[in-house]
Amino acid sequence: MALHDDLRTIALAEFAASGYAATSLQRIADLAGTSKASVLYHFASKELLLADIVSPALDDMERLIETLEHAGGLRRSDFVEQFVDLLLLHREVVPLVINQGATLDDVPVMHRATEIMRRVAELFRLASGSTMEKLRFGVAFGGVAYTLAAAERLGLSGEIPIDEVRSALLLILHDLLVPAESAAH
Amino acid sequence: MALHDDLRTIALAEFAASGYAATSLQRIADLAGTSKASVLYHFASKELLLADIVSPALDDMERLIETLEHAGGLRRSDFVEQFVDLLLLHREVVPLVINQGATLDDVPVMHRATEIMRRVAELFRLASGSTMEKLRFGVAFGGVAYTLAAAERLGLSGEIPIDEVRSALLLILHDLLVPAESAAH
DNA sequence: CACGAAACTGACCGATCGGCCAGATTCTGA
DNA sequence: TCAGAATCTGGCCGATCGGTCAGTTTCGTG
Repeated sequence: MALHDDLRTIALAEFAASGYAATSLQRIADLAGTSKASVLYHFASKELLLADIVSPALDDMERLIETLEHAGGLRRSDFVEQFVDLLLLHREVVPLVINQGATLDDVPVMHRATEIMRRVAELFRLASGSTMEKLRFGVAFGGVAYTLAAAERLGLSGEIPIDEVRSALLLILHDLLVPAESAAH
Repeated sequence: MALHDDLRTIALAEFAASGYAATSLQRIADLAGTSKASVLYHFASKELLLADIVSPALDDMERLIETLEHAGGLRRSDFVEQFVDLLLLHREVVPLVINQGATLDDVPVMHRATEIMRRVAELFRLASGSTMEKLRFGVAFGGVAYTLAAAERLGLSGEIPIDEVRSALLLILHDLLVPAESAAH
């Protein structure tokens, strides 16, 4: 069971860093100190390995969405806080979905990810919103995802404590999303 | 010369939509109604095709950065406006660099793109900024780039006139970036 | 018309990919 | 102890990739 988890961890890191297509099963096997055939013993295929990695995050996100959909009126500020917590909890998976979702939408699990993001957008009733509102949504969530993904690559990260990141992201998202709820801008 | 430009256009669209690695020269050739060997006649290699597509945008961006670096004091509001205009001008290239830059940093032209983004970050003196300021920068530019890239995929786009996008993005970026310049938050 | 340059093509190459399989090895519990 | 399940491996397969090359067709121009 140890190797099984190691493979998940290693594959996630490699998929996020180098891309799904560019990461071969052989490389994952090498990093884990095993053979390619062994990887395919634990995960029936490369796509199922990806699904195994991404699905838990999608499950959590779907659960949050459904809770809010059945809660009648949606308070954006509530959603934002829980949403940020989920993003931080699965912060390694987020860039994988964001950056490579479009490329991999023929892979079922990534198609599901795209569908979930669409539902988040609908939750904010963005289809009927103004251009300004649509763009605020895009900048907010795209921006958060990108920041989680690429800040380190640009040398902007250092070792920022995660609580600090959390509160800063909450402020930024709140500024971008919540004002549009009540106040006419 | 017509085919040469067609190949650039087709390849850009495919690279952005499906990813560089996932787009084969054969597919580009098919879409252009020619042969793979013909593509490699016009562009010596797949990497050079990518470079040919991305370089003009990088040149423009580098020119803007150098102008501002030699201008002494930087006024963020000036930079933001010119920056947004460049992003919109090259709006097909932006998602290519943003979404696949990390994956392809072994390709010289993409490494150059990453370097340019790092210089933009330095222009904003983000290395010495607070966590809040760093994250604002990440959210702002990542968000804009992601919005240009993926808004359509999530069905948020419709046919928004580009002037409207421009002014909305300017407002959002201004809110995110410029206040930090003078006012202590 | 002629001739060199430019444009184009089909066939082929080595490398790498995901996946399969027969068999070897290790683990586990009656 | 030992049989069966779980785990692991090397070798192989077909497909596809980027790239090369010899040779053909098309084009521009004197």
